[in-house]
Amino acid sequence: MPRIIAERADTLPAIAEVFREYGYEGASLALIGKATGLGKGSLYHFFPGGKEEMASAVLAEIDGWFETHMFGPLRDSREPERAIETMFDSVESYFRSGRRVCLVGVIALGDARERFAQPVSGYFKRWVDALADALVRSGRDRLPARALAEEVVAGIQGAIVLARALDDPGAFGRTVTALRVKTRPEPKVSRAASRTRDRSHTRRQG
Amino acid sequence: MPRIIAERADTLPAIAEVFREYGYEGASLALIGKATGLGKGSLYHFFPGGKEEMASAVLAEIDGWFETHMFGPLRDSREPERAIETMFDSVESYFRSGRRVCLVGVIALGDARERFAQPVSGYFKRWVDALADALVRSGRDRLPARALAEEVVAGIQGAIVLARALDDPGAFGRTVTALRVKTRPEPKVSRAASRTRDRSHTRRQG
DNA sequence: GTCTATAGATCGATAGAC
DNA sequence: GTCTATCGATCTATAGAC
Repeated sequence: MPRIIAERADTLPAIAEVFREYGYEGASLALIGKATGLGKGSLYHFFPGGKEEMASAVLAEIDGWFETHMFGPLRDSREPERAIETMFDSVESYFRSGRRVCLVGVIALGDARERFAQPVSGYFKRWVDALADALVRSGRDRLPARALAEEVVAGIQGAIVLARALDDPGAFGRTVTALRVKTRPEPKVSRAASRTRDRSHTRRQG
Repeated sequence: MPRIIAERADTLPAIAEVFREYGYEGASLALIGKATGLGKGSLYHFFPGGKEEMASAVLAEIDGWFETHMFGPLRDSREPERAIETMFDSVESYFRSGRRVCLVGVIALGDARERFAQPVSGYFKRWVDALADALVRSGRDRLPARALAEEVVAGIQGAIVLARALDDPGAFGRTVTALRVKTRPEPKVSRAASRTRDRSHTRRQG
């Protein structure tokens, strides 16, 4: 299986897949070499820091992808509700119905967590913040927006675990759909609804 | 640090912690030996099948603990709502606010997943089934009960990921509390509420 | 730049003394 | 039962030829 590797960045997708499949510890240079089609010499030429630098580069690329395709739109979009829907679309396609794991989550669970604490926490913090931001701009109060954002991000991570554990991609889709529905503007009325400002899309019930 | 190891079962808690902390691949026999206070000779005396048998034994013990303390009560309790509350209490103390990871979830995400596919899927399947059962007996319709059960189990797994990633145990507590509230009988008035009471619980086999 | 060869450490697992 | 010694394999990383 020949591969065209012209520069360092071209190796990252293949390396990322190895880390996803085997975890940080389990991803050996032999596996990475096979996936990229490069020998150790070439790998150390691109990544003098060895495996740790490879993982850092992969995490940075993943972070950049999410920043561009999800976090940014969530923060900046004039249509926050649409950005949220797009986020769920991206989540479903990116994680391939739970068949593809979240490398950041995998590292968070493993013993390499402390080594990559900053990129890992930054990724999840910005995800939660950006989603909470969009929820606030779509009319929710600050506190429940943050709570819901945490719940959604956690739920997505858990959906991956569950889908892989059950070997049932449907479990991913069902859970994510439930989360998606929950972020939509609710017609439901709560005790705090009486003091809400002007939420034109909320209507009373009962 | 001396340890009293009289029989095989006494080693399991220490071994489980090593697997939790380092994952299946990362848990070396040297680490397991240090944690148990036993040499490799003793470990192979207790576990002739080596590391794989150690992991199987640990998974079986974890499964047994959850079966006894959570799944069983969820299925059998005369007070399903109370069993659900107890489940959340057990979850919060067992996972220590997300500081302790779920070994079954960790294995589900890693490359050892296929090797332990049966115990891993069985654990999560029985958790979802038992919780759905309790939700049905507490008055919910079958389909939404299953959906909610999946969402709760996934949410707990995700809460562990998020809490560890953010290094914020509070994130675990907040998310789990939100899930707990969601499983309580809702005072909310829905269209189906009037006809749920007389619903037949009998179902066909298979 | 990319390769092979290899160092030095550690891996899982085994053998045998006691 | 528990230990030490040790095997062969594999690990990350480096060195040097080309």
